[in-house]
Amino acid sequence: MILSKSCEYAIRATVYVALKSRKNEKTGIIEVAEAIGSPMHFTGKILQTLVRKKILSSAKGPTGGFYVENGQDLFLIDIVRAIDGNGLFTSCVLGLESCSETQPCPMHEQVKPIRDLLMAEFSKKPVTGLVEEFQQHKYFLK
Amino acid sequence: MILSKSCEYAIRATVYVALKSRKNEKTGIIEVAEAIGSPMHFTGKILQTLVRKKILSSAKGPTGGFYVENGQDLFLIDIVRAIDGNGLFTSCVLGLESCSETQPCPMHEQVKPIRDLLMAEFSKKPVTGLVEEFQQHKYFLK
DNA sequence: ATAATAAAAGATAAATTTATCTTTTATTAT
DNA sequence: ATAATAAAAGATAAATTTATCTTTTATTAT
Repeated sequence: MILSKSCEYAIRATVYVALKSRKNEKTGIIEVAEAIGSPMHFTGKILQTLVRKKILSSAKGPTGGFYVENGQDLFLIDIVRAIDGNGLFTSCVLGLESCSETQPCPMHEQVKPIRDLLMAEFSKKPVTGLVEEFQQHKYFLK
Repeated sequence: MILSKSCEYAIRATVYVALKSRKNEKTGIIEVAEAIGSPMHFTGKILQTLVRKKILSSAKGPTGGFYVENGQDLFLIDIVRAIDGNGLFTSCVLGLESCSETQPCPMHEQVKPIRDLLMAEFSKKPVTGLVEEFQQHKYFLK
């Protein structure tokens, strides 16, 4: 596990909502959960966090649902940060509080560039890219 | 978090036990836990797993304790595998069951080499290296 | 104004990981 | 044989993550 299960759901949910938003459609929790194979209530919680963190937007009421704002420039890293925070990229792989750049643990030098690589890959993956590949049936969301 | 907390403890415990083994000394749970700053009973559990997985050896009784067998060629990856398994290197970063080499998710191609890099770094780090750096006070274990 | 809809929020529960406690088993020294 | 020691094993508890349920709030359509 690199990412938490919540984060995995969040990514897939965002892709699905973004795809629907291209057709100017808002998506409800039930449909999102069904689409990504996750528990409905829990998905609702995650979607709420994404709204709070400005990744997604939402509307209440009979014409409500979740959507991506037009012109929103989202990258995979934004979702990862919104749900899991920065721990993946910053905490010591040996679990040492004292580990830092100035006082590195024995694996710091080897692991840091790998983490930076991972962050770089997440940072350059636009959500629109994930949406397009999904639309072309290159992968599923469950 | 790349590794679980249990795994972080396991690595540090192994380093400490290995250092003591160089002086032909066995180490008890209480001392290990104190040295690595972890809860004693939980540390005992982790050490037991390490024994079961043949990373460490143990002896009961008044002269008992944990130790590393002479000639044991340990690498960081051995500990990681013993405690956390292979999930870190194999499961899909988007959490998709259907993701595989033949049916890759959109991040598969970017993430797989990074994971392989990580596995490679863990695979080439001997525990003896970690022990030596610890002995030279290059880092602490808590 | 009311009813229906859907998100938001709060509460509760289950599963999992981490942590703590107690008893049993094995070994050594006397 | 007995006492002491330390790991091993099993049980229990607490913390955290994942999952489920209920109520409240906000919005639209009638």
